[in-house]
Amino acid sequence: MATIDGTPTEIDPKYRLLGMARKGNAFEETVEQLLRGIKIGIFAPGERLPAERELAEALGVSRATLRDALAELQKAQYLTIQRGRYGGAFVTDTPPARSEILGWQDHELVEDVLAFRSVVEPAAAAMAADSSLTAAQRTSLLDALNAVSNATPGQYRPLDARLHICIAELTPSRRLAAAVAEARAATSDLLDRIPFLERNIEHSEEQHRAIVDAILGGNPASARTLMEEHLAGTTALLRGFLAGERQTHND
Amino acid sequence: MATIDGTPTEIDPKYRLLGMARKGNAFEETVEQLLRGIKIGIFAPGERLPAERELAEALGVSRATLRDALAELQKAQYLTIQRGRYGGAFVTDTPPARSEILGWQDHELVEDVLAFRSVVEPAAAAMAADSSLTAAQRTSLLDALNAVSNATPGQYRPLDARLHICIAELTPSRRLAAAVAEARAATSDLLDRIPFLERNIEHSEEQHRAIVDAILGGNPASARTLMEEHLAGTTALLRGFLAGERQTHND
DNA sequence: CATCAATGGAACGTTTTCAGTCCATTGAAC
DNA sequence: GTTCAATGGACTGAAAACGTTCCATTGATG
Repeated sequence: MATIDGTPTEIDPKYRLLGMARKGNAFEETVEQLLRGIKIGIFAPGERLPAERELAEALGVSRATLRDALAELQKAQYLTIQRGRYGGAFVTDTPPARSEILGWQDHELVEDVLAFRSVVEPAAAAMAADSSLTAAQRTSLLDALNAVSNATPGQYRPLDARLHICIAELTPSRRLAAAVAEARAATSDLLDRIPFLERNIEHSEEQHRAIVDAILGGNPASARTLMEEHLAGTTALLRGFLAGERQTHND
Repeated sequence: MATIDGTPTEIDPKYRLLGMARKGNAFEETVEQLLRGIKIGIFAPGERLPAERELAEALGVSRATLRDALAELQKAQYLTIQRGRYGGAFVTDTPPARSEILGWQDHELVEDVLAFRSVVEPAAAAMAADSSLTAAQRTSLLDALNAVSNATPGQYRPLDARLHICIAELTPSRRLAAAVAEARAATSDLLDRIPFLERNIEHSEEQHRAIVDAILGGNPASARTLMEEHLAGTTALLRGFLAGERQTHND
């Protein structure tokens, strides 16, 4: 961007890690956050979002701006909004899928996400297994497991993400949980861009159950290993698609 | 916050992972980012910041807002600003230290940061050692090592952070690098809040050199182990101070 | 059927932020 | 010592975002 007449105003890669203080206007950022919340399963399919006044405060944004964002998501059919008491914004049961196709030039991005996942997710599983859990934590974990078990194909991805994030939240580190959420969101974005059908849901189901057992049983080592194996499936899927694309491409 | 008359407007912890779309106004966020950049060593002691026009664009903020932030940091003696060509904003050689003391009630925060560090930093070191590095990457790594070796005590922390982040940037995952930067910033914040003098700099120096050797030598396993041992020092320091505090406290 | 509390909907004046423009200062290069 | 290009400094009008207030709608409750 901002390339004027052959005079590239490129940002020094040295300052990339500084991160933007503002990634866009308040409206765009709010849409982004909400969308992320939906994809990650923080707002599960069919669930009601918090009231506008609360949500606006939670997002650090004015209600007017939030309302614009909500309207946008309604227009895009991610939400349906109902008025009156007991009304609110509800997550669509089967949200629209993006059709943007993953190209070979995204190789870097894919490797980024896969590497990041492979670091934070197994570590989170192991750390969760190493923690002493409260009864509430155990039930929330099992609830998340059941939810993803009973999910329809259209609802699977966010509920899957929710389970993984739930595991990370059993950890004494909020930052680690946030990192897993980030990894999940990024993975979901990649998966959205692959034309393949979701397969192996039954297999994932077994793996999920094994991971949860290891965590509840307090077995960090096997929780880590099981999580690594669980991730391997998606890793192969993404790498495989990318490799296939690369062959097709002529430069 | 926002507790009115016994009616707590607490945010449901369930929505914490959503993260705020806006953490404050543009001015505040800009000050925060710049401060972070200084503490992390992205802007090393004595170094010149990018020109206002560039920096503003990099931060996604208007030049006016950026200038307000810079003026604030100058007032707080983090920066000195000079006009004219070859002028600019320079990082103070010995920035002011915060005096806020770390108390026993921050136990959660400390465990959060320590756990997060212990996950991302050794993983980054191992992954860096596993990568095939370009000549430029090798020299930048050695440069960072030399810089921290020659640092005065006042400049040590940011240059230390810079080395660790440099290691993480050898990794194929930008997200992992960002995570290490986050961990480093959080650690630095904690360290700012304990009254102990920095000790063991010589010992750290040896460890740094060993880690860099392992990375350049392509030995992931020992890079990971060495990094874990390196982190252990600070971990003990922070935990130890916290334990000492707890005994002193009467509730 | 009437009430009512919780919610979304809409309008308004204020503050913040932005983009653009021009000025002021400095030190290197010649 | 003159020139000049890169930089910080300052101003202005427009746009965005905010905080607040009041209105409209709904369905559970009695």
